[in-house]
Parts: sequence; C-alpha cells; structure tokens
Amino acid sequence: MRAIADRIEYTPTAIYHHFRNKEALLSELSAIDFRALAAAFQRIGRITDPIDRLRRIGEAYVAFALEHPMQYQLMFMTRRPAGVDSHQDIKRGDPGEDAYGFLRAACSDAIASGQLRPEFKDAEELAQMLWSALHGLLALHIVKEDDPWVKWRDVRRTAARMNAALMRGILRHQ
Amino acid sequence: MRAIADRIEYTPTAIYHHFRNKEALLSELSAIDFRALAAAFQRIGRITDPIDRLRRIGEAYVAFALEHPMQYQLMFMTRRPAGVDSHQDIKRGDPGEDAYGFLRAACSDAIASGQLRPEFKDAEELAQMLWSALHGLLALHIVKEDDPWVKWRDVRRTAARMNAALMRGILRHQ
DNA sequence: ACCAGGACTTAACACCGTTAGGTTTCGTAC
DNA sequence: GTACGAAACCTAACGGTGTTAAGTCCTGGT
Repeated sequence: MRAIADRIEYTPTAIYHHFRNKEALLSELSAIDFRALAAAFQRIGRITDPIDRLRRIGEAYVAFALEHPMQYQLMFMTRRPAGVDSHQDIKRGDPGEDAYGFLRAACSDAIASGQLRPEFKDAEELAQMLWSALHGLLALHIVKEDDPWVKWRDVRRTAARMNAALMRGILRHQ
Repeated sequence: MRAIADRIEYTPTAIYHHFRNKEALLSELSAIDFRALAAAFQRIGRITDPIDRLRRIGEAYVAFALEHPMQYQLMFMTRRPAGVDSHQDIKRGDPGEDAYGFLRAACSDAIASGQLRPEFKDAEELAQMLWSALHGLLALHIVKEDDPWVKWRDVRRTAARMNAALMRGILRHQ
C-alpha cells in the first residue's frame, strides 16, 4: 500500500477512501484482468466445431498467461480470501464466471456433438480438466522458473503438445 | 516466526540460531517434504512397463498432494527466492531432483520402449507435460476452492480421467 | 579453575496494513 | 456571497511482521 501510495504520489491513507482494504483493491484489479481474459475469449467467437473452439481457447489462454504473467499470478495463483462483503454488495456476476463460462459452453457443445469418448459427459468436469492441465504448466513455469533441477522446455511448445495430446485423449475416433 | 516461537515455547530470536532466516527454515521444511515425495515414488519401484509406471507415478503424486495439501503448497505453489547461499553452501543435490528424476527416468524409458507417438522424444518435455497437468488440477483446486463460479468435481476422479486421457494422447496405438 | 562457544533472551529496528481524527477543497442551496 | 455538507486528503499512531545487536547463561574440555 505504501509503495502504491508513493507511485501515485499520495499518502497511503488516501487509498483507503477508494478501497475498503488491500484485498478489495487486489480483487478489483483481478476483476479487471478477468474481464480482459473474457474479452480475449469473446474475440474467438462461436467457431462452429466445438473441438476447434476448444483448441483455440487453449491457445488464447496460454497466450494471455505468457503476455501478462503478473496478472495471471493475481488471477489464478493467489488465494482470494472469500469476500466477506460487509456492506451488502450488489453481488453482480463474478467476473471470472464469463471466461470460465465460455470454456464450459465449448465443452458442453463438444459433448453434445458426440465427438467425445462416452466417459466424458460432464461439461463442468471436462472444463476443469482442460483448464487445469494448461494452468499447471503455466503456474509451475512461473513458480519453479529458476529451480535448478528442472530444465524447462519452451512453454508454448509444451503447451501445444499437451493440448494436442489431451484432445486426442478425449476424442472418440483416433 | 513469532507464532512458531510461541508453539515451541522459545523466543523468536532462538530460531535464528538454527536457521539463517525465515526463507531458510521454509526451504528446509520443503526439502523434508520433497524427500517424502521421493520416498513415495521410490516405493512404486521399477515397474517394468514404463507406461504402467507413469500411471502409478501420477496416482501417487495426486495422493500425496491430497494427503498433504499444506506441504504441497509449500513445495509447488510458492516461489522460493533463489537461495542466495551467502556462505558457500555444500551445494548438495537439490531434494526436488530425486522425485523429478524418478518421473523423468520413467518418461525416458517410455520413449525408449517405442510405445509413444513419434513427436514425443524429449523425456524432459514429456515429464514436464505430465507433471504439470496433474499439478494444475491440484493447484487450482487449492487456490480456487471456494470461488463461486467453479463447481468443483471430485479431484481424484478428474485426475484419473485426465491421466487416462493424457496417456491415450501420447501413446502410438489407440 | 578457567574459558570458549553454543543456546537463549531482552530490547529494539524498520517495515507493513490499517485507523482515528483533523484539515482542506469544492459544489450547491439559500 | 455566504453557509454547509460531503468528499478528498493528510498527520500520527497502532499492532503486527521479520530481523538484529548486544548481553546472559550454561556446559564441556583443557
């Protein structure tokens, strides 16, 4: 808070007239970033083949994380302590919902298209699986970037291979 | 540090006679946990089929993370700020190396067995892919446990599905 | 008996998020 | 034109954090 105050050339206390506390400020920043991710997904549009759409979502997700690593950490790698929402918040839709909803919809469409193996019939579970896999690569790369015992390969390439393998693994044919 | 001091009924400063600082203490705790994970992997043994071995490693990894979530966070979800090693440390093998090495060896064997698709010929990359995918699920589940916009499915089941899909996706036949 | 060194403590430092209380600024109503 | 209320902002301080300087105590070896 003091560092921010210095940067904006105000007193630390000034910030508290605009945000309830540090957590509220970070939540707002995180919400902005979530809207940016949702916008990036929206730009993909409703590609008719849901499988292709899933592939594109994966690519866009990796690109976003690599282009905005700090934001990515804030959004997906720090626990946000369950907003107490002291003065009854409008409780408007969580901004994370949009991006996740876009992925879930694509998963739902993919299931409906009948191209997936029969064990994949829960869109929520499928979405969590695909999302998590890519997240793991990005998160580990950030956290264990300079751990000597892992010689990191190019993340973009590994992510592409992972995405391809995962897609092959869930598809009914081939 | 003060909380730890309270628990062990010593003064905070007493800790500094055994550890250079908080980071050194956490590093040591992390190292202990890494040795425990390596031991769990060692217990799997050298199953002859490397594919089966990879599957078992994945299961053991998930089990470890779910049984020791705090330790998992310390090991894989917090950045450890590149040990400055002021007074020349013995630089003995990083304890994380053992567990990761076990996985990498299995990947190497899998590649050598010729059962994998031709694009997978880098053991390091393959290890990072398989490890990351499972890590992502576990990490997101911890961080986004009570975010309202994700209805989390049973992690163990999702992990099993992910593992299976990933294996199918890297295998040459089927 | 001495003393070197380890184990431990007291007191304090600088930093952090946060708050109580006071001051300034400014748009609006009379 | 003045009064007023609210917003914007500041000073000073609180309690908490990791950390350190300096001193005390205890113990084992010569």
